[in-house]
Amino acid sequence: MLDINIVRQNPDDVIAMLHRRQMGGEAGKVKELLDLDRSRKEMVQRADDLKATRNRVSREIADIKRTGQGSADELIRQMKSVSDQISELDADLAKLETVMEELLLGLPNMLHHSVPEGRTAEDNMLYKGPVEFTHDLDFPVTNHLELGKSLGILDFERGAKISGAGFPVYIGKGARLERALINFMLDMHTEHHGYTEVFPPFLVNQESLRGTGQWPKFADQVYHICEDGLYAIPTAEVPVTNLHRGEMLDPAALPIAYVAYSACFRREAGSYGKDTRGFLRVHQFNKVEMVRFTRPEASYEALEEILSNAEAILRALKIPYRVITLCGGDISANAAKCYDIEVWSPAENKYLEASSVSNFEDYQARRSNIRFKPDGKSKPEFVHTLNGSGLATSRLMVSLLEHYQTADGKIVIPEALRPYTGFDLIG
RNA sequence: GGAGAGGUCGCAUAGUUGGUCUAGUGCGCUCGCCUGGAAAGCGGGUAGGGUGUAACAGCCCUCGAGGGUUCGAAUCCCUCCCUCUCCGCCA
Repeated sequence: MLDINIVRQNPDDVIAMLHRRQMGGEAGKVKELLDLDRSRKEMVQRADDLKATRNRVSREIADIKRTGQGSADELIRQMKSVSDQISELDADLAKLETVMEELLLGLPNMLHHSVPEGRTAEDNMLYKGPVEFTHDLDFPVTNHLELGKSLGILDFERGAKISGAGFPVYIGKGARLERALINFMLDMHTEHHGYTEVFPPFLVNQESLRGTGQWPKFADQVYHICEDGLYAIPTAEVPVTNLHRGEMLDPAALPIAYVAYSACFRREAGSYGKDTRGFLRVHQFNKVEMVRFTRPEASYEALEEILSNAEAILRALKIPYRVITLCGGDISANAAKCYDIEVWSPAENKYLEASSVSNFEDYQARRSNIRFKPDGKSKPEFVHTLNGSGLATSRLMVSLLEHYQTADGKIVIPEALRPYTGFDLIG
């Protein structure tokens, strides 16, 4: 959520941001918000004055009742009318504030000045790489689906039987490989990158979704357990960022860095027919997610660190990748700046997004009310929140299987992973 | 799932026949006095949001959350959330 003060003081900046995001059509919301804001102030003023009167006179009535001197009937009669006016004003005010809140929640985050201009994914800028590693693939490559099937380590058909399309099953060495990847990544981030491990709930309430910005905008992409009012998390970002929702953080504790494994659930409504093969788009996948809470002035340095933490995994596994900076038209509404890490798929002959590393600045912190007091006594400030996948195993698995395949259809396990798999070859 | 108890300003507590509660007290923290220095003692301060102001002040809201009754609610009523105890079921 944007600070209403930014809208008040720099409405033109907000409108410029909407244009950079290819959302110029939303510009009218800014003026609407300003108008509502003015009436709100005026109404608050009137309501507060009436409340002050009521409080003062109520004390007079109390005095009269206590001392038994005189009658309070006339005052009570007057206050009855005042109270009615207050109720009416408060009700109007509540309605108006709901509208303002919805408008404000609907506005995307301000963009960092370094975010490239552009309309679509075509306009994203290469930031790092491509980083290549030598693999001998001087034979016709097989795609991950066929490899998984022929080796008996992935079963999409049975997954479809027991749950539906897009729920892969890992079997035997495939299951072990998946677990090895997760453990390897968690160990790397906790032992070498300074993160504290968190194992979060996979079901959250609506307030948590709202806090990180998945609600209400992406409501249709989240699995909902109606009976209990719970939602399956689309990413560990949701429970982990919400760990500190509504808290005043100890400034000495900043920056806070968490890493969490979670299964991730996404309905992917409306995206059928696009990159749906095998692991390219699934409803449930595994991801290790890094989340940081920082002081505002430290967040862009932290963004680069998270990026390099994620890169370290790919470097250790020797998987080719590149990093791109998302342009204004492609970046998500919550983020002020975002890098995508893409891994190379030899069979698809293209890069696949395996990680998204974002700085939300105070956008999520304001929604979820996560603050700290800079020097212990001044006004509280919102922290900056960031996160980055490190990484999602589904796309990583695609790239790993395809890169490490042999001419006779086996998979060589990357050296760094062998302590975790306990074997060095599948097939 | 059933029965009961409870959620108060960092912590602990007072406050439940509605009105000196604009929430008292203790601890903690902090500032000052005192001291050669410290302890003790004494005195002051000790949340967040809104509005307002040049900045203060002032005013409004918040006693788990949200409604309701009332001129007036920490206090009465309703709904929900959470914690604890007991019972049942259970990985």
